Amino acid sequence: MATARDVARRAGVSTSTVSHVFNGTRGVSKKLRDRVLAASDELGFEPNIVARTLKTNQSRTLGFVVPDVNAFYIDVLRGVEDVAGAAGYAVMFCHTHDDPTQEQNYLRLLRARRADGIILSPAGTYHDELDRLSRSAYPLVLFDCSVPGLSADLVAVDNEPAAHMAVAHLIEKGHRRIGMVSGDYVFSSSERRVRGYRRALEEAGIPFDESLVVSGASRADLSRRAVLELMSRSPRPTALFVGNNQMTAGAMIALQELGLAVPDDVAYVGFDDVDWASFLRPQMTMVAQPTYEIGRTATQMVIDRIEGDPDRPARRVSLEAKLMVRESSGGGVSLAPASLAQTQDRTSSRRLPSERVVLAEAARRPRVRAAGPVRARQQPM
Amino acid sequence: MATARDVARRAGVSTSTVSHVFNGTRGVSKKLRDRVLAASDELGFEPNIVARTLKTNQSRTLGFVVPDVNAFYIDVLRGVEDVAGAAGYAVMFCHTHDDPTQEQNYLRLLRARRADGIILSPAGTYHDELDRLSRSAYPLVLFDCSVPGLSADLVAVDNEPAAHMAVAHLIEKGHRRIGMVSGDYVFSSSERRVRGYRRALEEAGIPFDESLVVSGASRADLSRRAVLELMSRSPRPTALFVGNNQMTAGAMIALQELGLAVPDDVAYVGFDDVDWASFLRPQMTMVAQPTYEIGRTATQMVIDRIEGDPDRPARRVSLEAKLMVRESSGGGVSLAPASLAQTQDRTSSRRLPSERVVLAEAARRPRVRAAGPVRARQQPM
DNA sequence: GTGAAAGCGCTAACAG
DNA sequence: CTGTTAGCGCTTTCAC
Repeated sequence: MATARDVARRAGVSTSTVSHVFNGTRGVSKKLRDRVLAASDELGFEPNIVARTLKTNQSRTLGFVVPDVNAFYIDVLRGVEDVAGAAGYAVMFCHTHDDPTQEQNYLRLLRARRADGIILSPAGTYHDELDRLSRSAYPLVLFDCSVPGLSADLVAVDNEPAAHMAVAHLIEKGHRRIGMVSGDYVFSSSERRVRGYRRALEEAGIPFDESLVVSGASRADLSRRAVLELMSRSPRPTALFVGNNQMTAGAMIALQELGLAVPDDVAYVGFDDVDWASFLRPQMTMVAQPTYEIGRTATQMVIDRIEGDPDRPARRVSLEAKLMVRESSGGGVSLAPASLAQTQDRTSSRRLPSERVVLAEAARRPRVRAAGPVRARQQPM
Repeated sequence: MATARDVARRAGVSTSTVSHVFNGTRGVSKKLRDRVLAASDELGFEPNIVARTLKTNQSRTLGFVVPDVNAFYIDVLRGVEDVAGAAGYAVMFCHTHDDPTQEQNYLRLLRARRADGIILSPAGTYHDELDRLSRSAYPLVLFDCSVPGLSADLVAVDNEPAAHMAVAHLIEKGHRRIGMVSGDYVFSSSERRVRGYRRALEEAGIPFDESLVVSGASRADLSRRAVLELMSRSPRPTALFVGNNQMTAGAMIALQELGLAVPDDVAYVGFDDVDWASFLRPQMTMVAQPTYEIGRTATQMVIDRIEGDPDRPARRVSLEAKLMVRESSGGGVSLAPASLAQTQDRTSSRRLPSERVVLAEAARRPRVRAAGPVRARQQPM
């Protein structure tokens, strides 16, 4: 492939002129600029980013690392790409398949390739590579949930109030025996959601019954078992709050196996909208996260860190979730058939059919609060 | 970050010894090797891949570019990562959101960053960047479908027989009026599928009725409209063959709107298994592609090209699809509740509930046939 | 407004 | 078995 030197020779100029033409880093006479452009065209020249990175020590690349691929992360990715693209960064997408070892590999790979910053939805716990990143003040922004022991920027939905809102909704519908399927406690988000569940019960004067919460069920197959278990309690719960979208899949199957109708036999509220939610009947009441906004915010934060002070104390941005009330909680307005515009929808959260937003809109100006490392450690989201 | 020189100084050796220790490219005495390793540990040294890439002109990185993210591509990605990882390549995942311009951007980005090769599911038509890639004999392997005018390695399901198999199945079930929703003709795969549909009809002596095929509907919302249209024909089709997984979503909604029951009012066969297929009732009869195998094969091919002769004529590998007969075509065995193992399933194609495989197993040894550029152009898959 | 030249951190002859 | 050294292709001082 042609190099800047080839172009320079052909245009009869120095390599530095070629460089300046392509980067606009200093004035170049129109005559020379035209000659350079012509020569570069003829040669099919494309500046070698690898060499540039070596020289400038910045790759204009961001790593985006997620444990899994589903609608939630894809929507977040959209926000990431939009902000990154506008700021001249390319995005390297890495998918760890829920494997912390893979996560380490990808983080190392990104660091070795001199990605300028990393946006990460952690697969679980703290590990060496995270330690190294944090120690070297590598621009790193977490989203979705925090990692205990790690002080880093974070953008996430405030899970406690989100869960509270969901459970309060069920209580309002008259339910008093509400089962909860929770994700694995390695995720700080799971714990926060259980906490919101508890608070909603307490506020309604309903005693907390430990046997109605099954945790450690982040995967679909485990959540199926969790629901089978919950539904064997007597008296049987009349409502179910299920902690994430993967788990909704398993939960639905369990209910079908048991022959329980939603919402007549059990009311249902899930977490995270999923693309197939619209095809389920009844339509699902769900806590929806402002996915696109999460992506935008996280990217802005990582760029701030790259281009600003890398030693600034960690920030935490919390965004609000919305409760999309539909049929499965017995509270929805049953409307026209599901909307189909999802795949095109580039606005904040995915558009949803027959929805009635219960809580406030997702904050447009996310509340930002500073938090020192210690505080961050004590208040997982 | 520490460099090889820092390590060398600290260990009292030359940089070349450091390099050889890390690459195993020549013998190093145990004494020196230990000193190097110790020094590198103390300094937290990580070889700078950017510099290495500049020097060696190979990045050990592969680009994986897809138009969309869904279960199909994620499964393919698994195969890609496994083979690439085993061969020491990292994978850079790029998602073009169905936008050919984005595709160009990503291809350029990959080339500028010196990815060693690219695995691409094209978003549509030929464009400049593809031209440049092909002209410079850049290692490129297409999968899923070909691009007219572009001669490149290709691995794809043989779409014509796959569609034929699906439609023949419906005919066998007694249907004679079968509607088809086809993807956009910019995809060679769409055209091949329609061809298979026609052949199945012809073989059964059923006249081809143009009004029963609606094309250009690769997106969910368009396929909904397509189904509404098809179902307004009189007499109404008694069966439907729908050309890809995105379209199944829209089709299901249309049928629900019309209040038509599957398979009693309309029999249904879709293309591509999707993760939410198991939650639909009735369970869907689908043409399933050997996704994992497609990923493995494509990656092997691109690595062959990188490490072998870049000017070898283009090869085309075709893999066989399977027909998973379930309830929606009225032909299934209704079995136990849907399997939940999908997300863990790392074997060839995703495990499927209540399935009866109709055609032969996906070929274990993919048939490879050489094809010169001209022939490749004339025989899109 | 332009060019010469010194590296960025690594690898790989080449020389010992 | 080990060290010296010349680049890979670019950016960026420095000098004109």
